[in-house]
Amino acid sequence: MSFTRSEENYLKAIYHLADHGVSKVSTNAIATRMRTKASSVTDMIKKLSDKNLVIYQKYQGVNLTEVGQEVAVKIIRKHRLWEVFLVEKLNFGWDEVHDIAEQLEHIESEKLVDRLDEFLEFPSHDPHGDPIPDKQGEFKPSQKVVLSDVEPGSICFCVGVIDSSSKFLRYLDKNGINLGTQLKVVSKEDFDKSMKIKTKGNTMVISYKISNNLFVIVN
Amino acid sequence: MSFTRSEENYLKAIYHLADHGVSKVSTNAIATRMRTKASSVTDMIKKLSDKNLVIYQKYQGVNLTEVGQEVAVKIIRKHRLWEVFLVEKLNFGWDEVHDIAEQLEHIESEKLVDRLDEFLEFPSHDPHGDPIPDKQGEFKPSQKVVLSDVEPGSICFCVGVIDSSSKFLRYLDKNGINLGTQLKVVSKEDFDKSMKIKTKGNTMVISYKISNNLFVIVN
DNA sequence: AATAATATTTAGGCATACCTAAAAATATTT
DNA sequence: AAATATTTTTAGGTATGCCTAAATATTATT
Ligand SMILES: [Mn+2]
Ligand SMILES: [Mn+2]
Ligand SMILES: [Mn+2]
Ligand SMILES: [Mn+2]
Repeated sequence: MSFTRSEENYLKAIYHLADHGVSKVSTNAIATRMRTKASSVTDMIKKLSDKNLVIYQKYQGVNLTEVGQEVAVKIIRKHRLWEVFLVEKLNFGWDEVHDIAEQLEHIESEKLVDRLDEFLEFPSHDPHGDPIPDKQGEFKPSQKVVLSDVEPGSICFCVGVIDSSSKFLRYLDKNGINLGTQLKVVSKEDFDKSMKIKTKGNTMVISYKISNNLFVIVN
Repeated sequence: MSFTRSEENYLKAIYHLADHGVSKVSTNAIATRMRTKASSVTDMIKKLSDKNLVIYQKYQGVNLTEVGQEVAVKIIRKHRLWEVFLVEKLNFGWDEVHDIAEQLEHIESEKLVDRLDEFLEFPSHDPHGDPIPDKQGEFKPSQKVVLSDVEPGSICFCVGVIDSSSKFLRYLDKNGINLGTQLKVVSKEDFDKSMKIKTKGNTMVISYKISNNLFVIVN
């Protein structure tokens, strides 16, 4: 079984939206995530349903089948392994690798994936702290934590945001916090959970609303 | 400027068929090489012509323009760099890498290509002895030579054939010569240019017709 | 130079993967 | 429970990249 690039991208999107297959994924949610129109999603969903990759009832959204899930996990494995390769071997910044991995994840060759995995010494997580499924599709837990959970004294670096509104992103930018920025948690205020952090050459206090919207990996 | 996978494959095929842009490439030649139909080639040729990548006169075949040539060379550069990566870093046999490189050559990212080049320490030739154009598109001479030109005493290994008829391939197979086979040239007979060669555990005499149809790289 | 053979193009279709606009179903207000 | 708003599907259309069959141009043969 082999799938088109588009089919693979849909399966991956549905996988990410499904959050462990609990709830059904709506047409609109997929359309938004993939930056296409709902009608295009309906078209593709029908095709995926015919191929038994999703379970679909008109107007009720979709869920991945077992097979659909396996396909999605394989793509994610490839995506994250290539990200590790780009960062570890080719010295890319880990904020530059996503778009390239988005292409590389569709290269078809099981042997290539396995050899790459070996070459990279079987990494458990990608540069963004996300777990890399092994050949059997098993995941380790994520390495990402929310900054508000980090203990004072710890050094960590920023790998992602929860709220990705441009307001929040502008706030971060203004304060010199970017993906990749290293931070030291100096102290936490019990009363309002505000946090004193130290970046390269700058110390500042951030509110809980901020620290609770930032993903970091603790060093 | 960015091109579809199909456009890129056509440009590469025309480049290889054009042999330094001397003669015009016929529709049928392209169709055969790409395993499609002549009518499909005509369709694509028109599109490439509209984009000024080829010069086309109805019924007269095509040639690449300067721009078309540049695009083709970039694809070839990527193809061959990835082949080196697969063989040198991932321990693929150099007879297994072509199909994977055929996919990888279409990954779009100039930075990726340059970093890969650097990571591989700027290789001048791919595993098949074919030269890898540098960033400026300049080629070194090929490393491939015809076996019949190899001096007695030299050790070389087989990287390709000129005549690829199944008759010839069956002959080679029967005599234990495959892509990758290492050979030592024991002696050459002046009279009929026949050659005594030694493979791993086998010594045999081959005619000039054979040795003149085998590409090798001398060690 | 006419005829036959071959090569190439055109015409008309098909599948994929998108799109817009309209219709239908579902969800939310009142 | 209606009315309204939102979501989803359907209908019909476009571009790409293929295909077969038929028409046309070029080349080789007589
Ligand atoms: Mn993708
Ligand atoms: Mn990642
Ligand atoms: Mn290709
Ligand atoms: Mn090669």
